[in-house]
Amino acid sequence: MAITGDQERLLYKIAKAYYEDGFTQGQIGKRFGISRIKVSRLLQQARQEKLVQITVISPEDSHADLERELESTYGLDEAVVISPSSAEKPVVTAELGPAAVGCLLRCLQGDGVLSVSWGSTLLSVVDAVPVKHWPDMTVVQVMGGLGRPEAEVHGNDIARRMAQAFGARPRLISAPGIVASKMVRDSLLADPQISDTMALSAKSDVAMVGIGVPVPDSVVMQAGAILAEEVEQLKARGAVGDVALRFFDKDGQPIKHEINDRIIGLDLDQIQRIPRVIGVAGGAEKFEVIRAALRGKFINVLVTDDRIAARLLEKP
Amino acid sequence: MAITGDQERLLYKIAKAYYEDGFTQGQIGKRFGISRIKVSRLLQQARQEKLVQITVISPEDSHADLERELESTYGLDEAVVISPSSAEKPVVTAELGPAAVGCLLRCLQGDGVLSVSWGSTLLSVVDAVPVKHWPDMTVVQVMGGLGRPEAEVHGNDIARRMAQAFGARPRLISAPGIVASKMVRDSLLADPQISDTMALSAKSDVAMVGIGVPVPDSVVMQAGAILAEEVEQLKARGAVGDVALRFFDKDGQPIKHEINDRIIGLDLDQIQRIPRVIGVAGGAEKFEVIRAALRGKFINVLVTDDRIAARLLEKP
DNA sequence: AACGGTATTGTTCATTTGAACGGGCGGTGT
DNA sequence: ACACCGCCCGTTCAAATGAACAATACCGTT
Repeated sequence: MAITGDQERLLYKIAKAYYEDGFTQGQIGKRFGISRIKVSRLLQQARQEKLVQITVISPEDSHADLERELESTYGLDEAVVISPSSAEKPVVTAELGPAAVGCLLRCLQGDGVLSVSWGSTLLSVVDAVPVKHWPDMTVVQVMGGLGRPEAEVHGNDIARRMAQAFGARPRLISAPGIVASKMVRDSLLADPQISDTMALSAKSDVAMVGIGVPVPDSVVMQAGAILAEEVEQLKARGAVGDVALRFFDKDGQPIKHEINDRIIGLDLDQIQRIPRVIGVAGGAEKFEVIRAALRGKFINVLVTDDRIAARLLEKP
Repeated sequence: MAITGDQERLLYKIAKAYYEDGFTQGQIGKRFGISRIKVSRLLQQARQEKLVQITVISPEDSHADLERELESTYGLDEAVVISPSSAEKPVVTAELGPAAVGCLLRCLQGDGVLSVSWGSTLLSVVDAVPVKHWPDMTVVQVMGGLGRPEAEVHGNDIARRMAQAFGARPRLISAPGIVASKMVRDSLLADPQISDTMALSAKSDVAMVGIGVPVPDSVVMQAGAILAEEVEQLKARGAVGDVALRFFDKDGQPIKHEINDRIIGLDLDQIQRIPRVIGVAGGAEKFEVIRAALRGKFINVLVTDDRIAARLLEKP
């Protein structure tokens, strides 16, 4: 049905009164002698007919639209895209940190439980955290420490330093992330200290995780936590990378491997149940893992660089 | 405080999600990990900072903006401006009719009480009323009939025809609008038939009135209802015209004159108390009266032509 | 380091708004 | 002419929104 000139004028005046003059629909109805609900419907119509146009100005130098596309394509709660000042891996990693912290600060307001995993990217996140004093907050490890027993630093270290920066309580897992056998793991899990911490982690409000690729020079390998042989087995089964040491293939399907039974840390199901999982990763070599992690829906927030973002949107 | 680039990006994404994707503030808050109220405030900010622009497209060939200016300048509920196809008085009058009917139809929905006054302009309104069948509606005269006793047609006639067109109940005042003396009026008012009708008129939902100028050739004068002498007296006291035979000066101040005591019809106070008084008038010679009627706030809806509208806005 | 002022945050509550439902009107076809 | 169908309207109710208030944290100053 075409709108008559008379109708249109009414629509215009009502829309102006509502959107520009700030009258309520009820007031407008009284003024023009029509019911409130009719004003509501006329406004609907005016929007539908594009007589009312609502424009949101996009900020210049930002990837807001790219982010929105990522969000809708992969069903993310939020995507954050940065433009690294260089494509060098350390630079990219270092610049992801502050962006990730921005996300973190927005949803952590002085309390709650934050789980952190491990990785070189997370190191840069820790470095970017501003000093706070949030004694009601808890930072908990999402998995055991990594590295050889005698140098079991990083896993604990990141959580510890994160807690320190926030002025929060640290809850550390005093056990390695990977142990020699299922039996060892089971006996460690019998320790309430450890199992309670893991239970806490499973119920945390926010998790911040890195996304790893099994390359020979990665810190995980260097640390000797995983043997080259095991990596080959995982790759043979389609693994493209991991979140918190849980490997998955390019479609985000978890890989079955006996190593899973030797890990002290949340599994992918548990991670998915955390309300907000922030994944931080960038750099060309991580493209496939990141895409896989998105497909598997292991994270709801992605912090990455613009090249990855562009590639993630290349083909449906 | 300047908005940082980070803030701005968040504002953008929230505004997009709200205005374009139609998410509620609560949903957005959950997605981005902030409280609902904060989303509300950020949206406020975004509107304030003009990151969100709401544009209402003005219809082409219409006087919508002129009307809006009239509405705000004179505190009207509504102004309707038409472009007569010619400046000839009969043409202007004839074309005001349909516009006035448009207003009328919008707020009368099958029931209620409509008061009508009298005048050549109202005649054209009556002619424009589409046939309806609204038996719950009442059309009542706002004042007695006009014209010499033996040709007491118009006043009654307009109300009667209006009622007929609407398929409504007519409530006519079987008395002249102006009588010879206060005494006569008082005795007529003692008749419940008459006083009840006037009481009904005073409580009507909508009134439609013309706005008159005391020119020698006006129908009022021709009808002999008012003597030329009386018109001169009224003019001498500053009268610029009337609504329902109640005269006022150029500032909308009622004129005191003994004729007021001989009128059978609502006074200006009573008219002002009617929730919606639609004044219909156009043509150059009526400019001053119309402005006066607006100043006196005797009407809340004005239907007029574009020339008058423009002149009404000339100077503050 | 203590203080006060300012800004920002969340809570509560009233208002505003839109969705679902049911009734009535007008138009249409037989 | 009558019945049927679809559209439009208002009512009711739940959801969404914004305002007022109080508490808290953060800032600069003394």
